[in-house]
Amino acid sequence: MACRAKDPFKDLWALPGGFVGIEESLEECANRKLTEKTGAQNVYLEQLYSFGAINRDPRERVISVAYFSLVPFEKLTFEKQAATEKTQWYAIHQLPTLAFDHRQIIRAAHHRLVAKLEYSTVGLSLLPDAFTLSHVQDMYEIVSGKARDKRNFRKWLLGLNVIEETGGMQSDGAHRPAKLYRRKNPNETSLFR
Amino acid sequence: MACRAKDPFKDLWALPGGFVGIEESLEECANRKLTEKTGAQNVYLEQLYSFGAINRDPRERVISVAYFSLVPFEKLTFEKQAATEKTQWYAIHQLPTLAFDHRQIIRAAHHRLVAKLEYSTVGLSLLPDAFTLSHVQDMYEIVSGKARDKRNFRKWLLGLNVIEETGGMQSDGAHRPAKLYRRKNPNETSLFR
DNA sequence: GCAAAAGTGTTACGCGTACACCCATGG
DNA sequence: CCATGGGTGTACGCGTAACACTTTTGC
Repeated sequence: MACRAKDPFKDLWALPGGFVGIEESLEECANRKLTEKTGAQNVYLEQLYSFGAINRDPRERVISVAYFSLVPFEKLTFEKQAATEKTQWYAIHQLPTLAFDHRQIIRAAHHRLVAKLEYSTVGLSLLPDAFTLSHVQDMYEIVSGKARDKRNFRKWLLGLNVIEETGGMQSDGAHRPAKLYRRKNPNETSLFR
Repeated sequence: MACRAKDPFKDLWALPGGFVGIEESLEECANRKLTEKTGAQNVYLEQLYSFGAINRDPRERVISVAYFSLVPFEKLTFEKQAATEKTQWYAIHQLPTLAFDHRQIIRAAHHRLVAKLEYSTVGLSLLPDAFTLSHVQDMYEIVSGKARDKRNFRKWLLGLNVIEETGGMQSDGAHRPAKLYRRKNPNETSLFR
């Protein structure tokens, strides 16, 4: 989220965005904007939807082709911009009042992501290079808002044959260390079904 | 398909389309264009994808927000335009060479529709007000290119609870007449799962 | 009577779901 | 030793998939 410095919607938070250059594709533009704002590169990026209601920008007619990205937390370097532009992250269920129709856009993205968790493994793009099975389950539960059975979740996830053990372990705190896993093909979109 | 009278892609077939008016939403524009070309009204319409490659139109930069519609054959009155504009229908697997990136657009629409048949009942929008169970199965098999078991298909379809018998029968040819059905809520998008 | 499509049930298998206890570690 | 999260197997039920014969009609 970036805080708007000017009207309309001054001081409200808005999704990062911008105008498509004449010599870049929609996807290139989305990638460029993403990198400018967050530093993230080579991450999952998907076109979400195009929003074209007549008065969605009170100043003039604007049609927005929305994209969403799945970025591991580690790849974010948003501290850079913190000084110049006010940029901040919000949890999906603690959104402030947003500018334009950006709340609707976020709802659509969230909805899409929840659906995709069920039939694809793109969700793994949200995790770092090495992760524990509990990390994966936590991510699924947080995104979908739905608790899952640990044994069933692991059986399902391992059965997909898309992750493998790194051999490493992660110790954090007063409990048994967890095996670390990695994606077998980090660059595959890996749909299944 | 409309045949292009001018370059670029003169004499090739192209999807109907046009520019969004300043005072209409994307969906209104798609609906307007659809009605102009086919006469269809009040039909299922869904945004497909936005295509924005840099050189997809060799003349100038054009970004297209593609929509697709599901129209029962009976609602088409494309004879009207046949005189003025050359308009024609093609089967999905017998497409001629197309202008621009329109083949890619059709592939995307077909792919989306095949997927939707699995988890929604929008496909029924392609059928007339009254139809037989065999009509439904034929439509599913034609769209998805996949044969289905008659008993399983009927069990599944009737179990969805979205169609009901009209009471009428259809006799056509030297065989047992078939019961006619209709959608219970023709205007519901009726997702399930 | 014969060709052509309509209509109709049962069985088997696989997958998803429910469920509880021991293990390894840090403090 | 205790608190904390990691790790593991089985049984049941439901839904999907496989499968073949009778019925009604027009000619």
